[in-house]
Amino acid sequence: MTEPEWLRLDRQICFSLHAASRAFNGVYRVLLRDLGLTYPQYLVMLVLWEQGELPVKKLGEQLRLDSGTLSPLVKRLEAAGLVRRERSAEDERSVLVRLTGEGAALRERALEVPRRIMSATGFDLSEIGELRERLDRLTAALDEAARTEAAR
Amino acid sequence: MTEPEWLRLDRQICFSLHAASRAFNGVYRVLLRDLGLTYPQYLVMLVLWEQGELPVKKLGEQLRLDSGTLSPLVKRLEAAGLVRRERSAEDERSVLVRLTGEGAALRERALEVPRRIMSATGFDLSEIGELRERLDRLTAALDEAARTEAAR
DNA sequence: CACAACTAAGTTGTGCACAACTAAATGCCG
DNA sequence: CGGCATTTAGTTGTGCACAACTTAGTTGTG
Repeated sequence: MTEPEWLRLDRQICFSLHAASRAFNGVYRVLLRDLGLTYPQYLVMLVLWEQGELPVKKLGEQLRLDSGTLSPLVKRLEAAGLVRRERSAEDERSVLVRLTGEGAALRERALEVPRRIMSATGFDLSEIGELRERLDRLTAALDEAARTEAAR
Repeated sequence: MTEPEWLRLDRQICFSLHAASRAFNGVYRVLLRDLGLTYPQYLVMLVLWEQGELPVKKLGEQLRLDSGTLSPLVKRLEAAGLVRRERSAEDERSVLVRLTGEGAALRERALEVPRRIMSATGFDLSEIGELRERLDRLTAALDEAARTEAAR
């Protein structure tokens, strides 16, 4: 393979992933508009609906987001009345994020979102699972590469 | 499948794609630091290296980005001395983006990027191709869904 | 020809991602 | 016990994505 072909291939790969990510984001944006949530805010709410009260740190671990992203995002959720933030009593460095009644109630309205997304993809369950598996493998490999690369 | 399971599944799918996209971005960020480019700037340069002078409109079509994103991005590339922008003579609404000598020369240094990315993924050519095919199919379906959804 | 509809680029404002940094609380070790 | 490293949030600054809007140029139609 010649070098220009590598560049062309790279363009195709980067672009595909970049475009898929933004297309996904776009569909969620439309569906979530009614709920008053952005896509990253929805991700945070999904974690909270599933696991209840969590410190910002744990949220960040699960979503691979740092405090620079989460702090303002959670503040916006608080301003929207969906969560409350309070310093942990045991460890005062930690801030616990917990759902308000309103935040918990929003879950009911969110229940239809996944099914509509699934139908938007046109994929069936097994295809979704396969794609997910591949993406996770990719992410793990890339994270590893970024670590070793950064260390050089 | 019960409704909470749908939410949990949704969390997994969203998260996988979101994380993969950011992981990819992260690896490129590291590799592109030496070239002084961000990932979206690299995408623009790839298109220009391949196709030469283009109006902003065409760039946007190929990268699915609008002028709100491209205008400042291209200005930053111009400030970095990699491209020049000039009004088209035939159609004065249009702005042509063309590589400078420096911008064209940067291509040489970019040639090693794709191979390093490929090795970072740990995927071989056929796996990459398969993933790309699946992502493109997903993107097309999602774009279509967003369009019909938005029209409601 | 005149003027309305359309098109290309740019601007503004909001939110996310991330690097680099700060502040405060905690933990550990000599 | 005292002081220093570590941990947790938060802040600041840069850049991208996108919606909504503006401006200027072009096109089509009566």
